[in-house]
Amino acid sequence: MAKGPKHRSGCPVSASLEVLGDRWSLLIVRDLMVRGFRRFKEFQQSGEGIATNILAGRLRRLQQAGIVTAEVDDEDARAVNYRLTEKGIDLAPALLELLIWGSRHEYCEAPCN
Amino acid sequence: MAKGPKHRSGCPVSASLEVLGDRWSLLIVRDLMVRGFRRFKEFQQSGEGIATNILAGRLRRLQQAGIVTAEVDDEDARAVNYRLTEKGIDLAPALLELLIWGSRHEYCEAPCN
DNA sequence: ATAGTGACTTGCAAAATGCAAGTGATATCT
DNA sequence: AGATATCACTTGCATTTTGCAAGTCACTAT
Repeated sequence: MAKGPKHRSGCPVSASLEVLGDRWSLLIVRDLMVRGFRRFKEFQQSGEGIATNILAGRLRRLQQAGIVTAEVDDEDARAVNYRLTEKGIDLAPALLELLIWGSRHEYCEAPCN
Repeated sequence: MAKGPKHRSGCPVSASLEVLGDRWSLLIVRDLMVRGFRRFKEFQQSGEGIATNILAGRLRRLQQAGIVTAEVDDEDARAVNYRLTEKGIDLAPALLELLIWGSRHEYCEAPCN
């Protein structure tokens, strides 16, 4: 089998965006990280308005990327617990910087500073 | 006219992703910031493979968001010079953190540390 | 005057997204 | 035990976005 290049370009930023560069992935990571979400339904009802098929797809892609794990719950065999891996937790600084930027420049209820 | 909410959710991360949450926008900012790109054609030929219609759309959206400015060149009336605003420059930390994360976890030519 | 060049726009096929409804495997209630 | 509810999805379909090739238009160079 021919082995294609692993990434579209040699830049780590580009490599990051291949998996995280969309409207939802980083919001899912944020909810796992700061809001403590574990369940499918929590994301679904989080108010951001993600469709269930998209949510399922993103959770799967994040798993494949090694950012998230999914385990069946001990006490309820229907339920799945999603968690961040180390790799996922390592997104904290990037998420924080996006938060800071958004706070300063985008999300201004009151007049911007 | 009815005034809708300014943002889809009250979270600054979400607000940031409304304009930056796609495959290309942050790469354009990166190229303006670290590679010093100024011209349409430079982005087009940068090797990432962005289509010209998408590039035009992203540059327009980044302008509308106040992240980028576009000015006709002094010496060549055909040419447009794109530049980052302060707001755009303020994305440096977020970009850097994505770079760090990508370097550590995604872009590993050699075995990962 | 003619031939480029830079920055787009247009047309169209393919892929991704959004929405509503449905499915299947548990779990809970009566 | 049987009916009902819950959780985590999947499916079908319309809409939107993306990607690719080609074309346009203003301006510049020869």
